[in-house]
Amino acid sequence: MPLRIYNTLTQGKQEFKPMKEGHVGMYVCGITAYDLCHIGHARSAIVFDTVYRYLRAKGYDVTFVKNFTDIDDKIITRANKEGLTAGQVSEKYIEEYYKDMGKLGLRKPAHEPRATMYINDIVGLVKRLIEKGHAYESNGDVYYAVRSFEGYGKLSGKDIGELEAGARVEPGEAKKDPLDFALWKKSKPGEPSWESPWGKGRPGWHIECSAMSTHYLGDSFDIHGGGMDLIFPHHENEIAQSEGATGKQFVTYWLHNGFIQTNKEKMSKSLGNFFTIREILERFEPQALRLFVLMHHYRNPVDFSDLSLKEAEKALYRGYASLRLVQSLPAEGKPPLSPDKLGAFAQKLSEYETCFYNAMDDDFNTAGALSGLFDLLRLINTYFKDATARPEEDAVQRLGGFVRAAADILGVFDSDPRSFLSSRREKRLAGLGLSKAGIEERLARRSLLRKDRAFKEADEIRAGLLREGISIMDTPGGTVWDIAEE
RNA sequence: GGCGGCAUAGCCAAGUGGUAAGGCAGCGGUCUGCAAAACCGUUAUCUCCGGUUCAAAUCCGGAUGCCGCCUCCA
Repeated sequence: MPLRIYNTLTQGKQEFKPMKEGHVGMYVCGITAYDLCHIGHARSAIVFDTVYRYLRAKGYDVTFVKNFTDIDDKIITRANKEGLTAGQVSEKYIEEYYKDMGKLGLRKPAHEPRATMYINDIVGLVKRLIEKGHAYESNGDVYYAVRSFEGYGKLSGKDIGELEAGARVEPGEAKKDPLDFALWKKSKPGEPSWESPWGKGRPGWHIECSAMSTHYLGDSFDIHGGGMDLIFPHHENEIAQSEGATGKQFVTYWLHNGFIQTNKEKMSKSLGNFFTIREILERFEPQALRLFVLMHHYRNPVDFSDLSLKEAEKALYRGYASLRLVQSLPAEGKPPLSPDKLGAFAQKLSEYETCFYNAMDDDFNTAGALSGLFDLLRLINTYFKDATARPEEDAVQRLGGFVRAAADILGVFDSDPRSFLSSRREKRLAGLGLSKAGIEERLARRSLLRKDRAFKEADEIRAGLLREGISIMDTPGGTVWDIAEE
């Protein structure tokens, strides 16, 4: 089945056809480095990481570029507040970005360019736009003449006439038209600046992405992504800049992820209703956050809450418990599955595998894909809970292959099940202030009581452990315990 | 005001023409000394009104509610 992608530009799903057979050029707008990342940034990062992973899984050679904006008003403001230089601020928050995002299992893009390292490209592009009559210099600033670009508004569905009413002019700006936007800003005293034909200044926000994407991917490339809010004006302006300069179509497919909300409101700095990735990862597994994101379609808004993250975490643990069953094959003391049953298992496996890939091919429908994966996890429990099979068995091999492939695409369920579960258990145990030896001592006592059929006392021990956050299970192979889910 | 999106079970959430995936929770059952876990079963006329169609959650028109963008924002 061919991959179909929803394209903001055409407002519909289209079959994906890269410009160059087998190769994909993909650019995603990264962060402006002036503060810690919140989970909205995490969603965007996870979504496009998954897109990247899936394209690679489809066999494409993907050149993935994701930028950092390291010069901008907000950075300068922050620098003044903290008594640092703009460079120090962006450097600091890029480091923090890596600390937080590094835990989310993001595949490293081929290039992660920073705006200030591409000033030459930017100046060159601005010069070209002036030459082509799309931009003009005005008192040390350079503006893009929006009305000179015929297709302006085609991405965001906006009409120039209607935009005019809302356009603003900052004090001190010398635009010929209120719609025009800055390509190059003359620097004020004390601000970071670079030499240019128009005097000392710094790039406007939109121009950097045009310059850096073209630097690595050429005048035209396949995929450009970012958050919904970047559609206008950021991406609209990028199109005007790049297509104005080259006369060629800039990007074929525009992808935009929906927002994280809390209480049905957009999560944002200005509303103060945001959670940083850091805060969330103190309380939840990184893979639970990933799963939470992937359980929703990337274009829909998602309401964030502790409850929904807890649900994702439970599903994650349950899944790993199933995978641990497979990992333990062949399991001693369990009867082998008959060839018939293995055959039935393999058939179901194929069904779920198809479901998974069909969903992914349909505009990266990870929520649909996960339903196939969860079906499979249940199937594993059904067949392997009380039976075993040799790992070299064909069905088991295929199972392993599919689980690895799916985990590689989604970035969840890709840890070693046994060590994932035990390390999580130890972490939580420490949090509860309990020791393994203490628990096992109490369980040993309980076992003796049970042997004597002193169930009342045995049950008291069990109830006591549960109050402290430990649940236990009596199995034929003995009593096992685990952290009780809330 | 302009543009766009969303409304599916107790909660979360896929599904864009052929009578509703999955997750979490609940209930009944199997298992268990009792539990737990796991499995099986069960829980929805898809916001409302009209239209097109043999057939609509799915297409069209309208209503209501919610949200986003139009200003920095993933």
